[in-house]
Amino acid sequence: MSSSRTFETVFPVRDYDLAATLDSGQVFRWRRKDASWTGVVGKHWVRLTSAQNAIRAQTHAPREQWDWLRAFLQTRVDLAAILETFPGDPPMRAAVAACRGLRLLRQEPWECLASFILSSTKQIVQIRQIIAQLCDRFGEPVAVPSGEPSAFAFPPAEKIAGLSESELRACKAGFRAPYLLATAVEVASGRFNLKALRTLSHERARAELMNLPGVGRKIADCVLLFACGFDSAFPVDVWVERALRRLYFSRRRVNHKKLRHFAATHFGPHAGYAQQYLFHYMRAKNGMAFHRGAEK
DNA sequence: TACCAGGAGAGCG
DNA sequence: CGCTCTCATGGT
Repeated sequence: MSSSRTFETVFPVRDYDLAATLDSGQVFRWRRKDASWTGVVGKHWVRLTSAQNAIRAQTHAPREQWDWLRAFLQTRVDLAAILETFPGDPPMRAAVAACRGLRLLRQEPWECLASFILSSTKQIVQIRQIIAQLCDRFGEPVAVPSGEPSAFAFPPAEKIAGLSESELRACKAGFRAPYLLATAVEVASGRFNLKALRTLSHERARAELMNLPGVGRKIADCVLLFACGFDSAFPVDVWVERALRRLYFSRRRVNHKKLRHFAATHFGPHAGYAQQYLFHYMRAKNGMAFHRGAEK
């Protein structure tokens, strides 16, 4: 049962754009309510509010320690130091200037993997809808303060492994349903060890992930970057490919492979952060272009 | 209405 | 390899 009581803490932060970070296509379950964002981390309902050089966090159950949330938000990451490592070329500078404070979160690996299997050839709005249905139908309910809409944990691999393909298709997963199901079986059975990925090299971990059904290079790099802490991972999707071609290779023919090589060598040790800035920059610019009716 | 979306896998030469 | 096609579904 729920009461209106909440428990809160404050994380001191600098250069942290909470809204941009939670709405940048790396997580899909956060919703804005007034000036706050509500979501579920693990088994806990969370409300986050941006303040002056701080993030205020509220949960429903009393918490003695907040390491789990600090880890998710990555509040102790020195963003300024990371931005220093970016190349100083004009496109990169423009991308950073467009959204200083954009961060990378540290997600739970299974939720990240499952989410991005469901992401392929979908718009972010639709990815949110599919994942919301999946959690509403098959996730365990989590305690929420009274007056708040009910919330559900992300269904674990063991749960999804026991579902039928049609149950997943009912969530509008489409042709991704059999991929998610088969991958859930691999993870739930223990044949695939998600937790061990971070002990491997980037290349080895990526190769392992790409053995899973429905997981190619792009989704593998998303999991490595968003969940496993490989800052060098550089997911190349249609937006990032478009960004690289327009910003760095305008009017030059480059194939996909050459583009990936450029991505792997040009952006430094925190290339994944650079990628997220380019992705956000491109999406924002395209949005404005759409309203002007220009751009292709 | 037509096109496209944070792709992957299979088939082909 | 590298290219093309298909897959399911809804937003714009």
